[in-house]
Amino acid sequence: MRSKVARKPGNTYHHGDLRDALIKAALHEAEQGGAEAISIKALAKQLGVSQPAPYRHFADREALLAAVTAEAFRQFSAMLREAMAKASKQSRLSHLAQATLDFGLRRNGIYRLMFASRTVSCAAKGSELHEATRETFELVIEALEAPAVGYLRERQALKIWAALHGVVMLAEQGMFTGEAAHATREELVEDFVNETKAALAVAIKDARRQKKAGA
Amino acid sequence: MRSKVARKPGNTYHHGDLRDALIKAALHEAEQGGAEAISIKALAKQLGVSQPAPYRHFADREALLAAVTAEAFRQFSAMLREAMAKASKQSRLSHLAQATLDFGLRRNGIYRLMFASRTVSCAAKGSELHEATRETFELVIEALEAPAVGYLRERQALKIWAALHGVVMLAEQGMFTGEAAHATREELVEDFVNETKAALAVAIKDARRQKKAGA
DNA sequence: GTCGCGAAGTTATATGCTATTACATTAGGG
DNA sequence: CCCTAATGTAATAGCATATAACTTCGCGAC
Repeated sequence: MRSKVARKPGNTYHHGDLRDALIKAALHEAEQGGAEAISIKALAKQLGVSQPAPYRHFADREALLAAVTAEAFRQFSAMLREAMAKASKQSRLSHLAQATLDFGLRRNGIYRLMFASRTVSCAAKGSELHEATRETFELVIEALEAPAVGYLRERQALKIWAALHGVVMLAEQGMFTGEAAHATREELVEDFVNETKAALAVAIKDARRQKKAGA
Repeated sequence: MRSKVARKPGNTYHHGDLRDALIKAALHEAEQGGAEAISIKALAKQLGVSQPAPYRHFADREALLAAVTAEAFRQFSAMLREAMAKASKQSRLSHLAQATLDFGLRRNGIYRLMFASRTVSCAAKGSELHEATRETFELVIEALEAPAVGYLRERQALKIWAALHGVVMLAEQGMFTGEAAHATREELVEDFVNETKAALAVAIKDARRQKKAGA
């Protein structure tokens, strides 16, 4: 019963890449079931190593979860960048928004790991995870495609970001299914996107006017 | 070591109200730590009964979590109603919004149990929990204080509800702390409230105009 | 009143996961 | 070439969920 993932050939004792394999496998487990679905023991068995082997690479389960969450953020950011880069009639913000919704629903277990677990909310200020959330937020600001206008640009980023997370949450609760669904998730997201654009346009216009008056 | 909560006096064998006591104690445990903080064994010890005693009232841990979540929804709804009923210059929607934010942050473990756990998202369509989420949403619609205008009222309710959840989530991630905080949580919430009111006012005006034109 | 049945609680135990300790194997630099 | 650090294993402790078999108590039928 050898491991399915690549092992150093001709060596049954040392795995060769256990740390990485653990993160990848854990991500896969978490995809549907979230953090609860991640079991050190099960992962070890799946990768064909003994139960304590993972502890050579992670101090405890929390440490593994943190690493998995960090990897999840990397994948998420990559996906957002890719979506934003996709040439289309739609705006970058619209692409980012729909991509966020897609990720939040299709990989909801991982999404919860990233945005609704204690792992993240307990992350220290300078920690890897806290930085990851900041970096992702930078992407949102970038997607606005707006010049800095006082604190208003960041504020609009916060608002659209919050709204998107909320839509994912409600969707996961089944608020968009059944006869009582008064809008699709995508419609709501596009609404928020358009409101953000409108608010930004106003803010930019105001800033220009003030500049003119000042000059 | 007797239980802290009321037990039938003069009876050390039968607790008398174990089911309820378990839910209350579990809620207390979940307040900070979320679902993970709920341990059947620990609860039993805390209430002065044997470990298997809780299984007389709940088939398994999941069943306890479901009951706890349902009770959480009752408390949440009660809190929202209370907040909305509070006489003030502010609108009912504003009160509901700030109360939601407050609940989401102060009792975040419970909040996650309600809005970000598998317990709820896996709840069947007609289940107690699914109904609870619907009922809470009815409160949001009520808070809008707007007449039915096609599907737009429900849509606005969905939007403000999503936005509020998103703000709680971002707040929990620490997005409103530090030097990079470009708005307070309360400001953002009030923004969303005002946008909702504005959108509703427009919708109502449009509906009146259409009615006039049709008559 | 008391008999007995069912609800609720107890002890004992099986199973699964986390985590540690002590030991084994391998790779690779000095 | 050897020895050391990295990595893996076996054995085991500790805790949590869950089940089985036995015990206690309240309460309604008679």
